[in-house]
Amino acid sequence: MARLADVSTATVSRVYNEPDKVSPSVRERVLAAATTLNWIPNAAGRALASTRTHIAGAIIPTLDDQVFASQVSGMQAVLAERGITLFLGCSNYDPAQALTQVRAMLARGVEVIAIVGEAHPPELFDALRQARVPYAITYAYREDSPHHCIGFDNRAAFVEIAEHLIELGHRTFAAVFQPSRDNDRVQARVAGVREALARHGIAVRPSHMHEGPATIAFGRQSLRAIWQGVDKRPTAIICGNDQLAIGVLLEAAELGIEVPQQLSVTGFDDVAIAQQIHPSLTTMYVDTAEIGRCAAQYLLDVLDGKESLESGVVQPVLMVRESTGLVGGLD
Amino acid sequence: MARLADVSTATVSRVYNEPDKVSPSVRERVLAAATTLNWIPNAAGRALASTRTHIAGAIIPTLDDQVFASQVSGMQAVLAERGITLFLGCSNYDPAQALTQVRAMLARGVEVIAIVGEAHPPELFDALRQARVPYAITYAYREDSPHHCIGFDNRAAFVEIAEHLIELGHRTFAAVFQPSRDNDRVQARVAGVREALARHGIAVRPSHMHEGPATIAFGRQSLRAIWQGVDKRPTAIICGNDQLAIGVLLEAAELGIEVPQQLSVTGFDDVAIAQQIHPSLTTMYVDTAEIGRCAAQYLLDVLDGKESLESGVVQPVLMVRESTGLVGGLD
DNA sequence: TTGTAAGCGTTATCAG
DNA sequence: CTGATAACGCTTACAA
Repeated sequence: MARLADVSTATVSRVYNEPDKVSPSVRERVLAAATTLNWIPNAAGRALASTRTHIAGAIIPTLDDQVFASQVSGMQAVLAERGITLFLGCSNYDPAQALTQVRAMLARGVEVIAIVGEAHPPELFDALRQARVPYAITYAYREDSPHHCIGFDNRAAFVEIAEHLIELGHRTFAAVFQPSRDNDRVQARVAGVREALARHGIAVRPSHMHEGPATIAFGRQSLRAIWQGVDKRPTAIICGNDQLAIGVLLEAAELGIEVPQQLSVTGFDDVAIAQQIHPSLTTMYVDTAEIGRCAAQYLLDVLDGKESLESGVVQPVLMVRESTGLVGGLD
Repeated sequence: MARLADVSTATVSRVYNEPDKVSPSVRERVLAAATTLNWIPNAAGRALASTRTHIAGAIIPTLDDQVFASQVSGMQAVLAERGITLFLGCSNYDPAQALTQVRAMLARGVEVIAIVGEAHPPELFDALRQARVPYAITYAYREDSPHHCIGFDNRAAFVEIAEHLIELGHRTFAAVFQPSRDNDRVQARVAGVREALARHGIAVRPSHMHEGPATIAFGRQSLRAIWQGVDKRPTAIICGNDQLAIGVLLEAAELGIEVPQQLSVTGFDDVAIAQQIHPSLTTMYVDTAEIGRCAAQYLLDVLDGKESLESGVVQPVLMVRESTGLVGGLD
């Protein structure tokens, strides 16, 4: 290749890395030769010689949840502009898999990495530290977290939801959540609900606390169980995400429960259908793509040596819609 | 590292690549040293010396559509088992971006690549051929495609949908589709509808043919336009995906149109809510994760030299539900 | 502005 | 079974 353009390999390298330091004529000659041979610089050689790989990594629980998919999407867009490619790893909510994926990425020389949540084995963070790979925790945010977080305070968000319902006069609550095991975000959400209710002397009865798969079906099944239970029926149900809430809403329609007159329902995420369904769902909107973009930007800044230590809070916003109302249906 | 274990670098290499050819004692010594130093073999050096990167690439239009996210998810799962990491690129439905992403991946030394659809610039396939990188086209399938496809025949799928409606007696149709530009799958779907209807001497009136963003909102807006138009109202609406169909369903409820008595509606993809919504949506289920798994498996087979030339058809299945019925509402 | 030459961290080929 | 040693394709001083 260098031969065809009749230059040294060093010059070829310069054409791609410091084009200004090469005379235009030579530059064109090299570029022309590259086109002719359909030649592309080899990234492995490049990485080895320069100790820069231009690779970033993202570890998410699963792509099957829209919120993580769009976070990756946002990251990818920002990184691609800077010529950085993205390695994707899914942990399937399993800390061991997350660790494996991180190790694989480290071996591959990722320069920076974004990881959803902070509920990971210490070895994971040790490995990151040892490899001196900057990282960001996404989708979670705590003031006192030892890591750089980009996301929001899950606890505070659910405090806000609970308070919204309390203001509407609700005093008997049920809660339907996705699995909390190994999931600091869900744990924080449940804690937020508990905390807000406790301030008013309220607790969720065990029979009104449901935890299971984050599906419409589980939402339906939970409402049915709650409604048919022996305990006093709740006037409000707080769901861990929109899928569950939509399940509750659909089952309520089937059981002839009037929403919000007899029952208020809240979700989380503000998926597309939340505002379209009838009754429309009160939920919290989170700009997950923005979380991805912020994470990417922060990591790029770190690479550039810019210490943009501004914490990355992407504030969720409560979307009050038809599924919540004054207790007793007064409106 | 080799020094700590008091062996040559060659031996270290063997421990990781051909453990059987190393005596157990030495092997353990090396592994112990690696743990102590928290050492991981460097992938760049490895790639350079072995001309194998253990990297695969996936190019999809967007992660914001669940079907592609789950395809990637399926691929990732299969590849991870084999120690192959996945580079992800999104084209945003833009052929130029797809080309850029492919080039970036080639430079990174991906060994195989999966690309959604075949509507790509010839340079893209040229580059792949020149680099001798095996690839698979996903989410599309044509008997006479020059590429190895893994997916399904979009045209045939929509012929099936149209025929289902024709059998129910429908003769006046509307169609609501996502943008067809640069999208061979959508073009094939529309062609399928046209073809099936034409066999019965039926065509979709221009005012009944809507193309726009694949959103619930566009579905709603389309139905409204169709219903308020001057042309004879259709008795059935074929939608390009479930989002659009759900929009149509919700708007029908709002306009007081009875489904399926006055209007039959079909979708495509069978998203979670399709069977839960009321009336439940007649649509086609596609196992997109399976498409991803098949694509990954095929690419692995090619790498292994296995010429598993079996074409990868993942058959969509028609889910007949409440949103379609006999024309005129006889049931 | 351009060329020379020494690595970067592995694997592969030979010897031993 | 293990060790030397030469690549692999690039970057980066340093020299010209």
